[in-house]
Amino acid sequence: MKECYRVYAMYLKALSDETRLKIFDMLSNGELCACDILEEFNITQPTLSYHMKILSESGLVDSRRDGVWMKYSINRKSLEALKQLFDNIGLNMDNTSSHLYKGMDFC
Amino acid sequence: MKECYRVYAMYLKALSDETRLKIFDMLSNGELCACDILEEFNITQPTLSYHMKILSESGLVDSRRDGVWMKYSINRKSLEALKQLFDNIGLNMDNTSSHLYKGMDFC
DNA sequence: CGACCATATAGAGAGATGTCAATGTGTATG
DNA sequence: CATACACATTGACATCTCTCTATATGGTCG
Repeated sequence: MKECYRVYAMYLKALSDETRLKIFDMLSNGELCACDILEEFNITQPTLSYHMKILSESGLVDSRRDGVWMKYSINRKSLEALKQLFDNIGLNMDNTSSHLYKGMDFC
Repeated sequence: MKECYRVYAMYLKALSDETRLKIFDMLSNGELCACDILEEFNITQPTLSYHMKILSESGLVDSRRDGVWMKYSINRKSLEALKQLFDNIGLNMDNTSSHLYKGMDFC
């Protein structure tokens, strides 16, 4: 666990919006273009673009151009990091080991 | 996976603040009173109370009175639900199975 | 090149969020 | 009861967030 709380908080903030959480889940089934995602929601295209920017800049989602389309996909490393965050919190509960927050003063 | 995105988004919003994420991690080592938590942060007592209310009302954290003190602890069920959320997203990626968002129209 | 399509950006506005100082509430204790 | 302690609530404020309309950008195709 080398990361700081700040990065995890950023991930969680990116997913704390219901629309973005749904998008993240949709992407778990594979790459999608913005137009595909837009069809699932009652939001305007600029609003979707705003959400995709937040997901991309957080590092949770990767993006690439494919001609006219922007293709989005989940960044596996960040998903793994999120899993580990909650797994480690669970471990603390079972083992009564040291807190994550100790030894993180450099953050 | 019977829960709705709205509940998960609420959990994640509660943890999307760096202070609250640290508190949640601190609680993974066992029950703490507000005064113990307050010592770890440079915030006022009302601000901590505000954060604890958000964590409690989200269902992530349980609270009980012990004389003058309020004791806080992690709600294990909600932690398990969070773990499953990300585990299932990971499964989708591997199995190319159905999306979580399908069949959730009742939400 | 010109028209068109998909997406991004800018600007504005309503509402949510995080923080504090001041004050209220509830519990123990002399 | 009076005091003190731990915590909650209120009200105010600055900032952030989400959404839209309008407009810009960038790639494709006739």
